[in-house]
Amino acid sequence: MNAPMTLTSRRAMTRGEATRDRILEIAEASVLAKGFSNTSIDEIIAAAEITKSGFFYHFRDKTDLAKALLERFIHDDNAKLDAIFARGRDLSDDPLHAFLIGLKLFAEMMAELETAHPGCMVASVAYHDKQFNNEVRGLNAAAVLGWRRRFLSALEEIAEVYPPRIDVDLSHLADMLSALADGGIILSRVLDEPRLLSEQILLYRAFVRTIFLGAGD
Amino acid sequence: MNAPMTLTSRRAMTRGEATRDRILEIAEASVLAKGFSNTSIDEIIAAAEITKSGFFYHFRDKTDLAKALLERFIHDDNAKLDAIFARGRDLSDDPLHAFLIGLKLFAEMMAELETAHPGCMVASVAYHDKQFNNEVRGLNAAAVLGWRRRFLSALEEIAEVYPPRIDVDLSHLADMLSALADGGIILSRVLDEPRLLSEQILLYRAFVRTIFLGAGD
DNA sequence: TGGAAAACTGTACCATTGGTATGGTAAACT
DNA sequence: AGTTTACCATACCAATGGTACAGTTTTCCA
Repeated sequence: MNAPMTLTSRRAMTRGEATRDRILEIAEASVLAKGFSNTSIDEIIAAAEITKSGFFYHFRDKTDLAKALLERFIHDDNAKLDAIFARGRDLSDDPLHAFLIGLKLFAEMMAELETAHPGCMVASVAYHDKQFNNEVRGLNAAAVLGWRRRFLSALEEIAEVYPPRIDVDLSHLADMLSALADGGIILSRVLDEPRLLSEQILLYRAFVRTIFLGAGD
Repeated sequence: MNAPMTLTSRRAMTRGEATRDRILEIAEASVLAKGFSNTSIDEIIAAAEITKSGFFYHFRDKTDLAKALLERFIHDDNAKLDAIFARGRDLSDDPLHAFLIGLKLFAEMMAELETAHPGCMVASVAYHDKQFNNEVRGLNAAAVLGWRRRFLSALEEIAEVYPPRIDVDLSHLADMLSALADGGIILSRVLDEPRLLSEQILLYRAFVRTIFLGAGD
């Protein structure tokens, strides 16, 4: 596949890469604050101190920018989730408790972001839908399927050790976390209650706990 | 307050009301299919067979249209939820079982809409955010608070009869259904899995059941 | 039945936005 | 030194949201 390209890569950024990165940074902030269609190219190029020609040198069109933003977001998101659940496994050898710790860390992370936490880019794109080409929608779907796979494998590992006390489909249970995260962000925004999201994650945690440990303990 | 205005109101529609309604119907279909910013006024007036002046006679601007769409959606949504949970109470005197029946009917309704079910208008608006004025955002928040109140009162009624087996905050549990509905719609859309939403509702149902009945039964 | 209010039409115009075209130039690599 | 990379400058275009304003038809009501 591709050569590994980490954030700590030795090679310095070329001028072009630096500019492209600056555009993405500016665009991301604006998209998360105001939404994609409310972020104009003129605004971006003014902030990045380049011309329109410069912008279109880096991106074919606005959809291409959306694609790049989404790729960036998914990459960062995966890195964060990796770190969180790896930390969980660090702190406990038991798959259930490792997952429960991961969920708690996840909830804490969401709480820390407080107001104006980055609305989930995936949801933002999902609601524009037809505006974006299949490539972008495919990326989006791949990201969601990645979450499903990630959470499902954790849940399956748990189920081997702790036979579920109630009959639930584990892949639905995996999707539930994604759904709660996206839905929780929406409710947080609409109600201006930043803590709502982490409360929902913790409620999910209680559900998982009950499924594998029962209501008693 | 206002005089009661039901769908079965005797008074015939005036010409103006009929036109306004036609505009809203056309706009709603387009917004649910393509998103708000992707629905042009030109497109709407062509379908409604009126002129631009005609459109702006009924709506101050596009945001005013969004507000009207949201009001309409919230009204219809409340009517549907009322019907579903009333039916649940019809079929069982027990508050828990009435709620569980309501949830099942809710899931069935969501499943019937199959592909291209109406994406939640509230979420659609939430992701445009800054684009809309405070009035619209207030409406949005009121709708969500309405759901919370509705589900919370049902849950409290249940908790009086069935002491919860696990310690959960009931208002968080009420919000969970809203979050799952919105999040489920997003996942359904992104993955093109129309059944996902109703599966999530049923999973929520299993959670509620476990909280009040325990894992045993 | 006539006059006022409601519900439009028609035309013209404007700013913003996404996007294209084209030709030129400075910086970086080789 | 020459090529490629990374832009700038200018001009232009169509779609879209919106305004202005004068005129016309429909409807209602006294």
